[in-house]
Amino acid sequence: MSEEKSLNFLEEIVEEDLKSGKYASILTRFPPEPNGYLHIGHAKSICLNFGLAQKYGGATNLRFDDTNPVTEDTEYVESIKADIQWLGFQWAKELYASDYFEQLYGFAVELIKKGLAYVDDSTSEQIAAQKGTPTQPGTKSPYRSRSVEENLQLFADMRAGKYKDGEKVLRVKVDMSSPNMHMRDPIIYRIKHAHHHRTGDAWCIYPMYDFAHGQSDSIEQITHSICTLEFIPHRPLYDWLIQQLEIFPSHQYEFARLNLTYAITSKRKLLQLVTEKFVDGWDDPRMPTISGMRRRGYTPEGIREFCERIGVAKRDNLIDVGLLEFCVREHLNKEAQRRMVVFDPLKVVITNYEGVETLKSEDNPEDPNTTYRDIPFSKELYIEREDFMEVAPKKYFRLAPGQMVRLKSAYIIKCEEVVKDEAGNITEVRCTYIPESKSGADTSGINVKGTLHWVSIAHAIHAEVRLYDRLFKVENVANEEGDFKDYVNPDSLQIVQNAYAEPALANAKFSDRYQFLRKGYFCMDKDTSEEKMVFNRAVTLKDAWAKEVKKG
RNA sequence: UGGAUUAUGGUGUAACGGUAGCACUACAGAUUUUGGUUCUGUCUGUCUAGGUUCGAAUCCUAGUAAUCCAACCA
Repeated sequence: MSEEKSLNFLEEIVEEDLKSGKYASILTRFPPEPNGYLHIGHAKSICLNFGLAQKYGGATNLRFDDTNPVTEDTEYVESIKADIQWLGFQWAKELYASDYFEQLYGFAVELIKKGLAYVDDSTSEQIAAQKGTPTQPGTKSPYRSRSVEENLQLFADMRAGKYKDGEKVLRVKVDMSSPNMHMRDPIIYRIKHAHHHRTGDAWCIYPMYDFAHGQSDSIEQITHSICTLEFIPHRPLYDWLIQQLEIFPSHQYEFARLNLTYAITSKRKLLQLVTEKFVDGWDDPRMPTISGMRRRGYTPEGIREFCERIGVAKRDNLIDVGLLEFCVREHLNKEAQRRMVVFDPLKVVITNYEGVETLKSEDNPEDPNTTYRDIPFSKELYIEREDFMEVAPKKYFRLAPGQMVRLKSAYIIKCEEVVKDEAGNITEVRCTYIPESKSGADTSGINVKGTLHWVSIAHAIHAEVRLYDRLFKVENVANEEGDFKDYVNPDSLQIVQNAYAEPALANAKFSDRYQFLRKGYFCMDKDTSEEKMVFNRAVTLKDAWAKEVKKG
């Protein structure tokens, strides 16, 4: 009866594992390294890991992969937790790979005892040389045949701090001639005399990713350890270590990471944009970070819908940022309060109108139970400068000499006269209004094609409005030659210092979403102060006229 | 150049040997007091060449292309 939604390959695996009784319930994990802020690519992973567990009645752990003290920081831990919760997910346990340092050390000792790990005194250059190349097998380290006793002692000495950084490493004994480079005796422990954000100075040796991640999965009894494609070559090592240690067999599955047009999803590169001041910080509204998107006015619902729609598969992809914008609009259209704000004012004088009256306008026409707000109407108004043309093309149905338009929720007006200064600039448009055309009580029988937003000059309040465009000039940044920073869009931020808003906007709240009629979706920025309101444009409205103009 | 992974409209993603579907985009139209929303319709696709089969996007073989792998990063 119901249209069965097709499953992605991970859902198929989970359903099969549940059906076969391999697992009674599933446990996934989201494993960020706290060395940067989360971005839209992480959002995909979060939705996948938490979503899968949610769908199949399992749970998800948040585990910080904090095995490299020199790049990690609690600032990042806090931002990551905030971002996940803002997206609408809650982890079962908050865990840290560093919680397992003692246990991991024990695993390493066990491998040594089994003759499967050895302390290597080679330099990093020597080890790199021993690795060989993808087409040539590696060679064995001269330290590979040390006795178990000697290895045990040396490893204990490493932990005790008897050696300097880089002097020794612990390597696992796998296969130097494997076609898989990761199996050529990978390093599993290195010496770093560095302060760790959680363990402080308790350790001077730290496990490598390959020896921390899979073992942490196993300790937590993660059933489905989901990561991105570049970890495929690590899977044999992941399985090998679990097998040798005879611990809980977690399994790793890989999906294709998200790539977005006109954006980058590399923590390293995003960090560069921040430190080199191309943007204003990790939460700059132009950034594809979760905190940036939040500040810009994207909603969790919109982002989650996006992650749902892009799907999950194993082939490389480049997703049109337009889809993200579509999802954000779709949600905001239902949520946003409508307000009128003029960015680039043109004065309109209604010559046959006197006094002031209060009109009502719906807060949200999409809401069947919409509330209404008051809007003052008077003789002198501002409309958008681009909503008037002295010489109008055929399909232009905004204001022009002799032409009529409706002022939203108010009256139909007719342009009678254009006033210019000595330089020929239009300074004012003089109109008459049709008294019988009042919104909601229109008996004029006149039909106009255009409806404009407007504000009463005497009642207008002031606000700063920030308009954002894509951060990069090119669609596929990764495919371009040279430095990615050469492709940063210099016009990605446009500030309207003094926009004129209807008075109702004075009551704006940080939590509220707004649609500035015909302008886009906006939210209040944290830079708002007593003196100045600041709004960010999350996304524009679709603009059929702009498209028409572009076509010529 | 060894290994691994992937290949379906412009972009994503389904079809699990039996009618190539859905979404976004684009285009055309209807409705509209937002050139928004909503609604209707249209265009465009199985990497190539062989093979198996009554029947292949799907299975096999050989190509081709893209991505990843030689950090004491994750």
